Amino acid sequence: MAIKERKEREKQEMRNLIIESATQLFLKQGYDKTSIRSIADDIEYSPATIYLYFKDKDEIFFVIHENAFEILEQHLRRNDVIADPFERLAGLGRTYIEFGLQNPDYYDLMFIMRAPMEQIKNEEKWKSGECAFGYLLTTLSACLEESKIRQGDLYVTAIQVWSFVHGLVSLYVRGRMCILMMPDDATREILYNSFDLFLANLKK
Amino acid sequence: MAIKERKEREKQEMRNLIIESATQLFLKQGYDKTSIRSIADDIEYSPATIYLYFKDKDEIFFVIHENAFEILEQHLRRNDVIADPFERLAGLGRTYIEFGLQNPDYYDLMFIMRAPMEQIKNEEKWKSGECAFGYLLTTLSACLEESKIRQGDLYVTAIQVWSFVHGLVSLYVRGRMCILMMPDDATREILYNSFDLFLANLKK
DNA sequence: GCATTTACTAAACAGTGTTTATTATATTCA
DNA sequence: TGAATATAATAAACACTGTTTAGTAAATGC
Repeated sequence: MAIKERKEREKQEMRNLIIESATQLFLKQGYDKTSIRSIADDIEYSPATIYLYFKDKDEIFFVIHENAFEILEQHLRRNDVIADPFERLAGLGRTYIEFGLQNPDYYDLMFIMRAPMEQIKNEEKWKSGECAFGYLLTTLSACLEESKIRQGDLYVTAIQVWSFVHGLVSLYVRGRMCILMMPDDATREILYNSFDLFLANLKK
Repeated sequence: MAIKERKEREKQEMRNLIIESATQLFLKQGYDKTSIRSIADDIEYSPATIYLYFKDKDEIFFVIHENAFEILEQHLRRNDVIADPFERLAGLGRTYIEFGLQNPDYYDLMFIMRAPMEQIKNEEKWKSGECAFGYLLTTLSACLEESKIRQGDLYVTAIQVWSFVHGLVSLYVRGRMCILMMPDDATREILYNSFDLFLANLKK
């Protein structure tokens, strides 16, 4: 009965096809313009077919959201080679900001948009988020143990770091940094300077 | 020719009626469910009439966005009585966070959603945002002058403070704080503790 | 009192996410 | 192999959305 397995494989391939098309359209045109109909058009199937492979639009974008987390994690992992935990923390932060600035649509989906979080409510847990947050917790824990940063509750410190870098990136990607009335590259400069200052204040 | 003035007054009254209805629906049901048709239904006019008073949906929500800034400013102004600039800064931050937590929909419109910012592109300047940011700049300037906080560039420091409090609030209102796996009030506790720690690190 | 401007709306347009009933194909079993 | 069943795909519809157009009724100007 290899037919069942082939069918399962074909089903997965179709899911991949849909996700690949949706991802491409999403990165090119954004969330709103990536309609079920436009995906169907792209893969040359009818819109109704997509609903045989995904419950709704949210489920499609939840998968894209998870793929984006895998990409971020690949970037973050490059800091594993840094021995000093404080420098590793600095690396993680800069990597996070850089990822956000260079992949604003992915960042949006991961940390700003409501759509993928609706899916989490059903799944109870935000696995992707917890994994990335885990990196931060581990690094901060090492920093505290080696007294590289000011003493304080681990979770409070973690939220502090995350909130700060998220604030920088999200104000930027959602157009609020226009308040500085500076060209784009100067605004980015301020972003990184601001992060450096933050690190300096955190250091022991 | 008092007729012209009456007409102008009536036009403004109609605009107010639309904004009041839209605001009420927005705070009750959120942005997406506040459709032009639902507003029209509420004020007992046809949907097309709304377009005689507003260019599009964005323009309506831009006005609501501006009204929200006025409310925030009223809250922020209560800190004017605090003489010590550092304590005033602390007050401003806490007021900002509190406003965000208690008015998540307004906060969304002011600092997260793209809709009202489309309007700013046409108007060139984000007046509401600049006004609120001005409060922060003035207070920080006083802090620096009296050496209440670590020395540093005014704008870099301002972005640092704003990004941090925005990060806290926006991660919360967009459901990412679920990562802490804590009840809502405990999460809020962490938020405020995190802000206190931030202030302590900033203090000279 | 008549012409003109203003205020309003019904209906349509072009989209959206999603569901249902139907058809064509593939698989199973006698 | 041939009939019965299960699967895959779709056309069409449903209930929405923001927005525009053409036409009507009332208020205003002369």
